[in-house]
Amino acid sequence: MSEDINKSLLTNGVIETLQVIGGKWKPVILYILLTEGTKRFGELRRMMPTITQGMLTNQLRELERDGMIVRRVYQEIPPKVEYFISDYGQTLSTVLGDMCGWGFQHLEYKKNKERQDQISNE
Amino acid sequence: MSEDINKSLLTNGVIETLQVIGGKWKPVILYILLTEGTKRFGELRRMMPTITQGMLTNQLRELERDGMIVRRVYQEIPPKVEYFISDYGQTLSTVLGDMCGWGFQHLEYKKNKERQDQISNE
DNA sequence: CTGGATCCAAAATGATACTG
DNA sequence: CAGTATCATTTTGGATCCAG
Repeated sequence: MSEDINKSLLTNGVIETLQVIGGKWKPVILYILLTEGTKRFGELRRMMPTITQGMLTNQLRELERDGMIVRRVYQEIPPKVEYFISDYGQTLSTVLGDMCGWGFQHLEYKKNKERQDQISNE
Repeated sequence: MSEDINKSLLTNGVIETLQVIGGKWKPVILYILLTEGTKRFGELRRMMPTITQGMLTNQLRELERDGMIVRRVYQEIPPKVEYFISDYGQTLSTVLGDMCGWGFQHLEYKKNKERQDQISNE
């Protein structure tokens, strides 16, 4: 056992998940599409004021390539493109929900620790 | 609603989690310590053949700073240092378990898709 | 044995200008 | 409107050498 931990299925599972939802913007995009449904490119951009167009395009393409979201193009002038979570992408909701929960608890934990550190410095 | 999605608690939760368990090696380290218990520095290094000493030290320090693992130093010559999951770090096991599960399913999904793609090319 | 310090390479992200 | 293309910057990871 444990002679080559990198080949462990469990470990690979976490890393695989990280490759799909990791990155600075993917969780945000997934969260928006999961909670608010279909969005157009411009809507997403306005909801993430600090992302650049290039990055948004990039992250959306990767999520689409991995099968998490669907890109629907309307052949119109001016162009119109919509994005929404695929059926398969819905399976992420549990994982993302758990990560949300843990992260939120952790933020509380950190706040409390800071407070205690301040008190012990007085 | 949704005027500044970055401030959303849910979104922040995922990102916070990613900051603690993200990175190329942290999931592996956490997995080892969660499943096999206490390990010495050298043991961890041998179990991750491709990690460098510097990176291992680095990742362990960050996990310690975030309160996920405990570093126990024995004042001996030669030095001996042990690492193990903290009580607080145990709370990660659910999240990591879910990520493992999803990632593993996803690997299967990808394998099946590849097979189908090959068939349709014949 | 553990791991600090330094330098270097690669990858992720960001800014800006341009296009059908 | 929804991108593409290019270049700059930042972050992350890796290699190597040194030390208690």
